[in-house]
Amino acid sequence: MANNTPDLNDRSLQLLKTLVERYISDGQPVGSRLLSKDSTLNLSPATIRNVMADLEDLGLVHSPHTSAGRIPTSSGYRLFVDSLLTVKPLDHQELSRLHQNLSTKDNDNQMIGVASRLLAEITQMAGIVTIPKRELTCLRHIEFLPLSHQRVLVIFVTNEQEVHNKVIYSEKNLSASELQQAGAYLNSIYCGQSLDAVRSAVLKDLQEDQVRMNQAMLDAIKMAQLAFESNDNKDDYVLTGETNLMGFSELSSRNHLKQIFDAFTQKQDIIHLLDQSMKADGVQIFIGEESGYQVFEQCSLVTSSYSVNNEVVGVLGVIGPTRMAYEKIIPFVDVTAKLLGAALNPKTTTP
Amino acid sequence: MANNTPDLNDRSLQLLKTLVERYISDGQPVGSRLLSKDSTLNLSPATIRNVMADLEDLGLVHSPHTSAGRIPTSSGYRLFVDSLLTVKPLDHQELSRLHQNLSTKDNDNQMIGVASRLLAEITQMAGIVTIPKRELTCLRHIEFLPLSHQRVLVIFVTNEQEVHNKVIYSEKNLSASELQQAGAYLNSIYCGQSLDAVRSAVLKDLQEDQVRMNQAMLDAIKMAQLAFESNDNKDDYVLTGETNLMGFSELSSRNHLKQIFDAFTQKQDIIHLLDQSMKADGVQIFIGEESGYQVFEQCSLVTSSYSVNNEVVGVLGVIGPTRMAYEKIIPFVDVTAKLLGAALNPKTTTP
DNA sequence: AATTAGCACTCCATTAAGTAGAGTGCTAGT
DNA sequence: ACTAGCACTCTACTTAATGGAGTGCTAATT
Repeated sequence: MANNTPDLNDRSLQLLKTLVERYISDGQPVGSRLLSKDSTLNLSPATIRNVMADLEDLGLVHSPHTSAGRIPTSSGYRLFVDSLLTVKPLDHQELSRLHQNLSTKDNDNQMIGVASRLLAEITQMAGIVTIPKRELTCLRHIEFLPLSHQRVLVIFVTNEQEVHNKVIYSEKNLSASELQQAGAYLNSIYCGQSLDAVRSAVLKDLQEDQVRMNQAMLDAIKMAQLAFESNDNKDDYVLTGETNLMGFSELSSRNHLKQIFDAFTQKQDIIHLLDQSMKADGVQIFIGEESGYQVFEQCSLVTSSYSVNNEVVGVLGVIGPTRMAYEKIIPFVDVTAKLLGAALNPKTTTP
Repeated sequence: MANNTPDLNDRSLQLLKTLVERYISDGQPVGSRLLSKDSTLNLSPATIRNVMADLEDLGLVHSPHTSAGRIPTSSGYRLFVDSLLTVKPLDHQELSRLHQNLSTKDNDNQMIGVASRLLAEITQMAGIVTIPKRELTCLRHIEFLPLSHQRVLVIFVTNEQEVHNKVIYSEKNLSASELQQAGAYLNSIYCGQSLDAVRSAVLKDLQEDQVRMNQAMLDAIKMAQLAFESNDNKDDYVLTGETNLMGFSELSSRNHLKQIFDAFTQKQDIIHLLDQSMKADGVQIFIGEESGYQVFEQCSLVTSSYSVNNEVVGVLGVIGPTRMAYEKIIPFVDVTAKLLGAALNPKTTTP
């Protein structure tokens, strides 16, 4: 639609803005008298009531009952964050805390945890950070160990110090020393490449170069294929501060809270939601029912993808009630994403 | 004290038993009239009131207010589970479900998860299983990889397929091939032994046999010491079904629930509690404040240690409100512990 | 001496009614 | 176009009334 804000003049927008700000800070429906005093425009409550009626017709605010003030609807919040919001610069203390905690180039996995905790603690809501995508990681070492019955334990190390392991079923019954040789061979040819590079190289080698290889090499490469084939996208995230959500009266009904927590343990819905932010660059916001999940009708999700080497590798954000301090949360999530991206060890450089 | 049940004749005990049973099933304070009808002894409500007054003096029951019935105190529950309880045999369906899910000799870690989920689902409370103690595990393979600045990544495999990793700081700057040799050497002498055996062997070797070893061997053993030294008892557990606890009205107050969930993420208190059960054999029960933690004042914890090869390696159990169906939960936890112990792969056998 | 019936009493839970406050919508006046 | 004023609505809170459940005590019964 070309113009979805038909009769919205500056004044109405200004009023909507103060209304939302007021509601966010107080949590109480905002009445016309209060709004009249709060706004810089000198208007009488009566006039404001007229404006409110218009805003209500447009579905931007709504009244819980006849004699209560107005509260923003999801569309109201949406308009607010899209066009009215004046973002607050980050608190100095918080900023330095972020810098301090997200600068030490430590273990990547620890870093993810730290980021999640920071998000949760500073916002006093739930913090979430996805594990960085593995495709962009660099293979450092691979090794096979025999288990019983042709099962083989694959261990491989990526980046600085991330260890992955997986059980595969090999075609042949290979001895420990044969497996060791296979590992050594694979290390010699694939080490230092990114995982997806390895994957495609393996495929290519299998298709084209079989003639040039001896049997042992072939076995090794077949095993490599097995090891890396399943797009083992064990999508996962680190969630902290869930319990902070118990403090919000808007997510009150016991049952509702249970549903939210169940969604956290199910993971799939959350993952799906986060995946959407993966595509976009910068901060993205889901307000209330916008998420598409009934469980999160009363929640908002502020996310940002984070990148390493200009390549989006994951998403991070906070989950809280729709009534949250967007003007602070948005820049905060933004900065955290950037700092985390910078703090994570670059992946595709060969040592 | 020699006799802590002074005026407790059979009749009082019988009444206490029916009272507790009734309260467990109904969740309502039990009055004298109801108790009179419920018990097999044919007594009038008035008589029962007298008995109740006695039980109250002994601190076994208590009345929430003047005109309510009685509910058991923690001591009441304690006496009940210790001497009055008639355990129910396990439901057939549940039993077969347990057998089915805990028989496949799969990955140990998966098994732990399955056990935890079973505990939670069948009891409709929270299920908890500690990760088996590592001391009793058998070293299968060890390997070192160089990182930057004398940091070394240690990877070691225990049992069938459990991979552990850890970063240590070596004294010397060793090359990749030196590290590889060290790994090979350690594998040759320690492989197949249990971890604590390795630990003590390392210590002994360092103290006594230095003369007989060359420098490379010494380096290797020093690294082994670093790798295994910290009694890296990363005590941990798998907790599932926490959200089930949200259903219980007795754990109502929002704040209270938050504290419980926080305790779950803190982990340390829980670990400490579980550790106590580690010492005892068989089922152990903490009722209400007996746990010693204020958070769990309204909760009971039914646990049992589980053993592999007659050696206690972990603890499992359920957490729920004090008002739980002990007569079913106790045998259920017991059986689950035994089945899990049996299902876990025996550790100390060398392949 | 143990048990029981009876009765006064206490406390809770629920309903009903009343009141004050906040805020609206509408209309008429500026 | 804005505002003052007024009737109206709805909530939140208080108070009172009622019924029910259960107790503790006392006196009667076995």
